[in-house]
Amino acid sequence: MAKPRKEMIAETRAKLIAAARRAFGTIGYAEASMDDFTAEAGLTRGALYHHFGDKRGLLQAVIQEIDAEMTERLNRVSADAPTRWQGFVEENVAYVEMALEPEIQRIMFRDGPSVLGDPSTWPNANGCIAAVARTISALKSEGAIADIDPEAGARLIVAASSGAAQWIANSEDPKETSRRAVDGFRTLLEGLRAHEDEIRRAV
Amino acid sequence: MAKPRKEMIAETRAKLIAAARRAFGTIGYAEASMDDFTAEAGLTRGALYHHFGDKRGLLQAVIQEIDAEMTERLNRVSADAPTRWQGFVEENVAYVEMALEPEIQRIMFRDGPSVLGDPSTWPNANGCIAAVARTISALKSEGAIADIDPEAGARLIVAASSGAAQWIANSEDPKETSRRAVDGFRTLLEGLRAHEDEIRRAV
DNA sequence: GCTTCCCACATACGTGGCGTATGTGAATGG
DNA sequence: CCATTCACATACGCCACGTATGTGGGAAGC
Repeated sequence: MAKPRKEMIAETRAKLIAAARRAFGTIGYAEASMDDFTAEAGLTRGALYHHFGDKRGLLQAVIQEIDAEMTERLNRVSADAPTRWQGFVEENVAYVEMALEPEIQRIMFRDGPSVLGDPSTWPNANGCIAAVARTISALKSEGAIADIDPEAGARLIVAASSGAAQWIANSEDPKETSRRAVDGFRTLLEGLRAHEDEIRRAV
Repeated sequence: MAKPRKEMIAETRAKLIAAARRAFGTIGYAEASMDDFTAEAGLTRGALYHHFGDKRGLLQAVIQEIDAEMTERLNRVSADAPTRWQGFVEENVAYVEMALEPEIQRIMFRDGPSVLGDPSTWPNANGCIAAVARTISALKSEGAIADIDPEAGARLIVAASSGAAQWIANSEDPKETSRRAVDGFRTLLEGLRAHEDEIRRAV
């Protein structure tokens, strides 16, 4: 006891989110029974409806949590890199690696868009795009990258990353597919890199 | 009468697919009641289970049909272009345009992956990837494009295209977003284009 | 051309999961 | 110490899926 009310509430919210996250990430949103995973958390559907309104609301909360984690990871990767360009590349590689995780793949890339609509419309869950866009913006101001709209570039590259990740994750030979995908990805990014003749080639 | 048996069967199959396609494309797979759209086709769920096994089987059939149409459109676009490079670019623009259609967006990019898993695992439904990969392959043999694995390149670019399309479709100002996305997309593709100093830059 | 079989589809039923309406006990505030 | 609030549980109805079973109308055999 001595547990204050607020703390108890936060605890049950966290328990529900954790249980849902596990269920959504493994068997998927549609197959996850609310009765089952609330019971697993030692609660009932009553708590769920009280805190999140409905099943979709819970998914939103789960997605927000995961997005925050992903954004944090991306920011650290690019911040730790020796140069901005390397940070950019490694940030994207990190994104691919995250997208390889089954839980992220399932929740963020498959069930999420299906249930909540396109990710670009999610509130408080576009941290990853923003992170990459910031990096591109910084690279542009250094003149290290082609002239591209930062958000557009971020969205294109992030989409390509996740596409690559899903290709890898679902291939028969992930090792080999990964090699092909990453090589291709590097080539794609390298094409964006500014070099002296850039001005001459531009039309 | 005089209608042969085979013909009747094909007809009901087509009616079911058409009705399902409309329902899936508008209200979405999860919300579409089998009772409702089979009735709309003048049939019952019995017919559906007989022909497609279950709801997922029907979605597969719908997806196969749509993919075939998309592939056909892509092939025509790239074939009609004056040069291969232009064909490549226009093929991708066409892909973006298709991805802007709500039915395609919903079924192929959102509900499909959620229900059937990642598109790369769909049988007979990767025609679009193959089409783009063929174009890349042809460009490579002409030396018009950077050295990139055709399938990897196709997957990255197609993913970027669909990402762009969904960004556009869900933005507040699709006109302006489209401009930004397409500009960025052209820059990305242009980066893949081979030019004389390519060899010097390569490491 | 009649019978028999077969098969495309309809009908009937059970089950499970979601959402809502309502109940309850414990913590808060005066 | 009492009233209120609020977090959560319980109970109920409904809808949709899947399955098991029925049936009618062509197709095949003679």
